[in-house]
Amino acid sequence: MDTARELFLQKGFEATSIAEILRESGVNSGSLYYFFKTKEELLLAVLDWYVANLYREVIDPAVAQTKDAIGRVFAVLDGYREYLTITEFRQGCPIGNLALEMSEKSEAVREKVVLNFENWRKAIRQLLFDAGDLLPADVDRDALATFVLGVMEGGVMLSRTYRSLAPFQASIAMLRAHFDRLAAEANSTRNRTDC
Amino acid sequence: MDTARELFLQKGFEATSIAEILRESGVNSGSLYYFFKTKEELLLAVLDWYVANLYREVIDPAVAQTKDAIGRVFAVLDGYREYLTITEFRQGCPIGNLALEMSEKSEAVREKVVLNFENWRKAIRQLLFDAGDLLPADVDRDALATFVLGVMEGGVMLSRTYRSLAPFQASIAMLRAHFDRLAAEANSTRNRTDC
DNA sequence: GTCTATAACTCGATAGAC
DNA sequence: GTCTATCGAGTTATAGAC
Repeated sequence: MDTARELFLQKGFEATSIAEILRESGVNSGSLYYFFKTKEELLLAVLDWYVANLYREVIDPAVAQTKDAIGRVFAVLDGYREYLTITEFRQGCPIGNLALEMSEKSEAVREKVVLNFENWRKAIRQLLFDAGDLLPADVDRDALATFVLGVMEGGVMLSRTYRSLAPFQASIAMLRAHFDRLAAEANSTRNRTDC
Repeated sequence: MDTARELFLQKGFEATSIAEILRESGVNSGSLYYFFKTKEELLLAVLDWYVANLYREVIDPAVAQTKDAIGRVFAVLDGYREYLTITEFRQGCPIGNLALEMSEKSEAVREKVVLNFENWRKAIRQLLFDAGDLLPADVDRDALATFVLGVMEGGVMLSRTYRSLAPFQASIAMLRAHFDRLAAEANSTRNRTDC
């Protein structure tokens, strides 16, 4: 399953053949099909793994970097920047690929992809709630978390296509500019109540 | 080629078989291969079509809707909202799908996808320049255009996966909030120089 | 639980008549 | 330029011995 996860990530689901998974992992056909009845079941197991490991792999390392809640959101995004860089833009978000490839083909896969996105989005939303009055009170944290996820996925898509960090960097810089303005607004409101 | 374009859009490149294109279009194998030496060449022709038809299909209708430059940007995005809705979230941006699916598999396709993104991005960038002092002078129009593209692609990806307009709407609403703040800042700067 | 061999099928692409 | 027939390779999945 680890081999399958890596190959699905590198090449997508359809483009990865069972034969290749068997060859890379040194497993034989009969053994794989003893545990996973179909190739799709193997993918579902991989998607479960991503849900189970989001915090360990993505959120916790970012949270450990800084005590600032907003800073933690950008630390998460910085993790993706780093990942794009070390893979030379060959790999991005493991879920985003599968989202567009598989949503129309398998309802079970689509639902597990939604589960992954919701998992990620809720983690970011929690950080945004943790930010408290560093953000204006009337800002919709839920929608903002969706926005952050969308900006990340869009930026990763563009940088993978361009084979350049520039689009991702530009997107994150604009997102940062937005958060700076939100923070400034929250700050001026706080000062006003201080008077 | 029209049939191929629709099928590639609906199901992706790999998932669309030549046999299906032939069946749907009523064309015979020999005829297709007389014009396109490979399936990939057929895709490249489709991608050329998208470059050639961006303005006619996407930009011009949005420009016709309003004289406000920023409004035109959001009219373009609204076109994608409408498209998501009428296809019941089954189809999004034709290029975004192919970007993630094909970037690793064919350098020629990747380059044509980049061409499509650049085409789109430049159109948006022009609108942002047209906005003149409705945006703060120090805002990087180029990066902002990339941001708009990324937000659109990310929002489309999420809405297709969730089978709901909500993520796209939330993303566009947050983007709108950002533009509103930029416009407010530009406005206060203009007023200051008026004094 | 794991092995090898292969069934059953679909794929992109081609040959050669017309 | 278009037709039909088909090649050869690759696909997922299974059968049946161990």
